[in-house]
Amino acid sequence: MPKVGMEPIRRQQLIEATISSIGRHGLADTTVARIGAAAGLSTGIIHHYFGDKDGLLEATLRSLIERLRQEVVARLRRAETPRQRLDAIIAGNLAPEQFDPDSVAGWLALWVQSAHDPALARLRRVNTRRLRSNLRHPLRRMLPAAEVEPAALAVAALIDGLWLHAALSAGNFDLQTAHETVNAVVERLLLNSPATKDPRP
Amino acid sequence: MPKVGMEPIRRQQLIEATISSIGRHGLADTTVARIGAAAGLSTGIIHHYFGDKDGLLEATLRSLIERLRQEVVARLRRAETPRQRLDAIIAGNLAPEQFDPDSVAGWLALWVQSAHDPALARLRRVNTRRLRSNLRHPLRRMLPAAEVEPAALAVAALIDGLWLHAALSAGNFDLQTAHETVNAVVERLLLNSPATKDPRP
Amino acid sequence: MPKVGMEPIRRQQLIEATISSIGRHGLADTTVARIGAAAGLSTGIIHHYFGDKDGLLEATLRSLIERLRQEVVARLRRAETPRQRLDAIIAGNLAPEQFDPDSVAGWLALWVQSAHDPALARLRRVNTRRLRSNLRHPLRRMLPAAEVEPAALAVAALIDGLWLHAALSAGNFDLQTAHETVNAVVERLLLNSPATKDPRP
Amino acid sequence: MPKVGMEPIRRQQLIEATISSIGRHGLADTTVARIGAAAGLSTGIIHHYFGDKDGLLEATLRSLIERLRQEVVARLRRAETPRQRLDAIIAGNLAPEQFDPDSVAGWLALWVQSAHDPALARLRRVNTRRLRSNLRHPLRRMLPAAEVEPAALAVAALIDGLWLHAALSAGNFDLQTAHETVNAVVERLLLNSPATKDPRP
DNA sequence: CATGAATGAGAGTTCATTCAT
DNA sequence: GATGAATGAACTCTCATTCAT
Repeated sequence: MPKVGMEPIRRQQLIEATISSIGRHGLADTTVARIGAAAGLSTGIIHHYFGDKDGLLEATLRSLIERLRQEVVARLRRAETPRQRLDAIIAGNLAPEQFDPDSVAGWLALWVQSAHDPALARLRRVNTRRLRSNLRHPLRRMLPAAEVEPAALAVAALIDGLWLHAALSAGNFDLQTAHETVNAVVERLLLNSPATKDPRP
Repeated sequence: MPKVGMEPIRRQQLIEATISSIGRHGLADTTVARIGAAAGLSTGIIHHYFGDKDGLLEATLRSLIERLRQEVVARLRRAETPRQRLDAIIAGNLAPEQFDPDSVAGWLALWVQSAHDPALARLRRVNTRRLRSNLRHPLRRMLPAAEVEPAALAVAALIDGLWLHAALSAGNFDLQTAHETVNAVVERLLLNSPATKDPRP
Repeated sequence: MPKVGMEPIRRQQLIEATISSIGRHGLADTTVARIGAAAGLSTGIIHHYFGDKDGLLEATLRSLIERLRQEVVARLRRAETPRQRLDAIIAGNLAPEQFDPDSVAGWLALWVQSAHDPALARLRRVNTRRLRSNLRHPLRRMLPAAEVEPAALAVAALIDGLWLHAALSAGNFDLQTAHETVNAVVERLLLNSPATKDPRP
Repeated sequence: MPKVGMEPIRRQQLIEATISSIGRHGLADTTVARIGAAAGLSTGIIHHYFGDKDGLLEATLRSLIERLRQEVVARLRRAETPRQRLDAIIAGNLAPEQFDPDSVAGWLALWVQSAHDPALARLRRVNTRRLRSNLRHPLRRMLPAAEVEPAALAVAALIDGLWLHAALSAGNFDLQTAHETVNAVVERLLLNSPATKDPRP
């Protein structure tokens, strides 16, 4: 019965089961037994593939981050002007896939947990830096140097904030409004600046 | 050691200890033993006053919500125009006391936990409704009817978002920038509207 | 507010509350808090009057035994012949007061507990000996010497057995049948013996 | 140490350890730690196999009842006449194996506990009904209809009563006398009835 | 005389982890 | 590769007991 090359399949199964369990029961009630059951596997296999529970949680957050990165990268590839690149980053972060309830619950729970877990904190820091860096790049070509950093912070905070809201409003969250709210801030930031060259009418 | 009339004092001590423990170790590692030790009391007394651990967590969230309410109410009392009332709500929610690291950690952890705990969910719902209702009141006098609800949502989301950001940036969070970010959105919303009567020059 | 001479009243209140609690919740769930509440008194007072919980349980068993003794003594006073004395003992042990549900539960729980508690065991032993001795006395005048001891044992066992049955049949227990069952054995024992002189027709 | 197919073995071990602990320390002082130690197993395994302590106690009573049933069934198989069937039931209930001190202590403790525990009460009720029904069957062929029910009750009560006595006399209990006491009642019941057809001379 | 605040040992239970199979 | 039996540490909660008032 043992098969070769099961590793990537099993790892993915277990990560999905973890996200699902966090979404359904919360991180506090996400036990290895529960994850195993959700994946249709035994508890022992988790330690075989991830060493311990923390390893699985870390891999889960890494997976969530990677999915987000893919969303942004795909959009950035199709962007040409700075304004389009800025939009690509915002749209990637607010992509519908990022707001699937289980994923949001997973993100949030692990995000909060990262405040007290070095391994998760490292992942979060890398992700935060990448978002900030991604935002600064187009903003540098649209705003005076002194305004770049605060603008990047504002947009990043807004995106994080909308996640929090989505996570806690249990589904009845309007992505359209979210998008417009971010755009309102962006427009305001760019309009105030003489360097702004909005590629959109 | 037993004394009379200790109940309010002990309850407060234990709530403070809970907030402190969540701030220091996270909710997952906040045990009744840890809370008791932080309060300089035994574990048994927690059950004496709060029934069980969940009762204490609920009382803790209730206490955090009450503090926030006080901040807002105090500022609302000094506000006269709708614009000032709107500012009072925003300023109350972004008051420095609300951004003390332990309190933010407590808020966030219990907020997230509320997704899977009915008692906490009830408290969160009441608080969310109050914030939204508080915001709608002055906005109704400054915006066309159709724009009131989206505006209230946007400002509420922004406030929640800035908390999340503060919670995870471990202290180096610029409250000034937060305030300005919210104001940028508010100004934008009001400027766009013909009904706006900003009492400030 | 302190009054003198409260001791016998308080002791009696607490013993009644103990019997009531054992009847309602069982010995395992009879806590000092529960007893105190049932008596309308605080937990501390129990230790004031009985030293500790075991002291109260011991006093409770002593009280139950004393009530039984009174029932028997009262009937023995009115008995004249050996056969009447034998009947008095049986009737006293099977008196309706002895089959009040709470009392039966108390008896049984403490009886069982006595197997592992020296203080209760002592009380039980004294009571068992008294019953056996009471029975032997009239039997000695009605049976040959060699048959006295086995007869006393049989009747004693039967009485104990009927208690057990009453304790577990939750009220729908026929005292009349119990009485007749014991009499059937007694009659048999006496009929078989040439020494029998039944004073009743 | 983990092995496959251990479930029935472990369950039996833990049930034996429970009976032994009740016999040695009483139900009140029978903790899962004590049971685990007596079985040479950890406390965790109890919850693995029985869910919780109550589950183990229920399984223990079920096991005691089953053993009794086996004793009776084995004897009934060898019985031919109604009188022999009646004897088989009595003898099965008074079999020496049923009077091993630990078993008697277990029976009694769980019997008493059943007054306040629905799961145990259910088991006790089933057992009581079976004994009563078993007794009625042969009695119907030996007594007039109206006497069957009282006779069944009397014999059942007597059997229960002798258990109680055995449980509390700490080993020095005369099984022979017990048997004769029951027989005395049975003989009396049958002799008094004109319908009696005792197949024995 | 009486209270009930406070303690802390010990109970049942959960759970990540290990490991023989 | 995969299982699940088994462990034991850590958790929440209960409770008899003490003691200042």
